[in-house]
Amino acid sequence: MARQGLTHADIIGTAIEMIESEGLHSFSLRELAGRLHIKAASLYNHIRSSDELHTEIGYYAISELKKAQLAAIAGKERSEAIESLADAYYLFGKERPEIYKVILSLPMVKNDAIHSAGFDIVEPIMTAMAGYHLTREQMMHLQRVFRSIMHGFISQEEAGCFRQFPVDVVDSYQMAVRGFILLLENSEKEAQA
Amino acid sequence: MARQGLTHADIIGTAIEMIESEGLHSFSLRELAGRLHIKAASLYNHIRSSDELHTEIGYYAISELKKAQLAAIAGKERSEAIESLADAYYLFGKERPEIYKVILSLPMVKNDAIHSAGFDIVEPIMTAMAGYHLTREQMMHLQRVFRSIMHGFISQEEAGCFRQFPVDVVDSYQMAVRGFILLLENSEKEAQA
DNA sequence: CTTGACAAACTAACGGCGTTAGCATACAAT
DNA sequence: ATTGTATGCTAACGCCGTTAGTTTGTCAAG
Repeated sequence: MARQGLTHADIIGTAIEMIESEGLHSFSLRELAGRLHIKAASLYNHIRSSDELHTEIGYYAISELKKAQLAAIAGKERSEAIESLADAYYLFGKERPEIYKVILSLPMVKNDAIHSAGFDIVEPIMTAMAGYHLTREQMMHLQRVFRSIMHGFISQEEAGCFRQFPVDVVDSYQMAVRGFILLLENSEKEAQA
Repeated sequence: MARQGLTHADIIGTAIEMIESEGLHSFSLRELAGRLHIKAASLYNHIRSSDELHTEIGYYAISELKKAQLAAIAGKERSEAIESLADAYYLFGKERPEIYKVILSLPMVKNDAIHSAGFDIVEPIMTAMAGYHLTREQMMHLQRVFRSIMHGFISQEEAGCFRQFPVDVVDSYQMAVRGFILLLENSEKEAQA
């Protein structure tokens, strides 16, 4: 009724706040509507569907992650760049776990505008590896390996899968990053041969 | 009405079939009930809740994965054991993606009987690494690194995150495994020093 | 063979979800 | 002042998991 100036941006902004504070799995359109002092059906004047809203939040998350990563690697090279990149990734997953989960739930099947989002994810990694003497093909593979390590580590720690042993999780993380750097150096040698 | 001899095992068996063929996200108690020629409410004579059913299916999935892994590493050592272990893991995730997802959705928070499930996941990895001369602490870390790589790779490939470049995903996978083996060898050297 | 108990099915309902259709109203442009 | 559109509303549909209360089939004890 009261006709507030509800922007599309307001809505996804509020949704992001709610997901970050209350958790992704407890988020619903009805609660979002309530927070905006609106009925759920009225949301459909601003969004097309729940899926589309999720996708948009996913894009936001990816751009945030990319921003943090690019800032982290600025002016750095080789192992220092990789370590900073990994740290930024790790920190993002740890500090904003619910938003990070939204990225994962993005249905990559829809090849619409998601190609550019894919590029956003890849770009900082490629930049960080630029200091190594690698072939283009090696970089394409190594980029996947890096993402596997990072995503695997973050999501398993978040899920509580790393509680089995009394050893520091951060130490494990550093070992994982060291492993990737070893692989980088090894690949470099192969490229030169 | 017709009073069939519905076992608890029948029910989770049917649920597993449905999840494997129709997908995890489209699975519902009502559909499961329909497949069993039962009303949804009647399911509660056999299960306590949807969550409990999911958890049980998760246990099944973990035991299946463990079985495949132990068979894969039998009689093998060092890098050969690691490669076979990884292959078994990779194959499982690729051939039974929906069941694999159930493992991920297991709420590890509940420290009930899930500790033993955690052990089931870790055991084959520890066995496969036994041929390397590592300290117990190193193995605890390296086990996490291995799981990160494998899980990260499988879940991202499944999600369609690896379509960006025209390079073979299997080649990327092999590079990831090679990276882990490099880390193993490197850790071994450090342990001896 | 009857009876009684228990397991396993049923119906009905609740509150939640996303979503659609149709209606009312406030605001902006003519 | 009138009109059109954007944005709100209510009501409803069909899903979902879940609970309460009821009927009924089966099987063992009397």
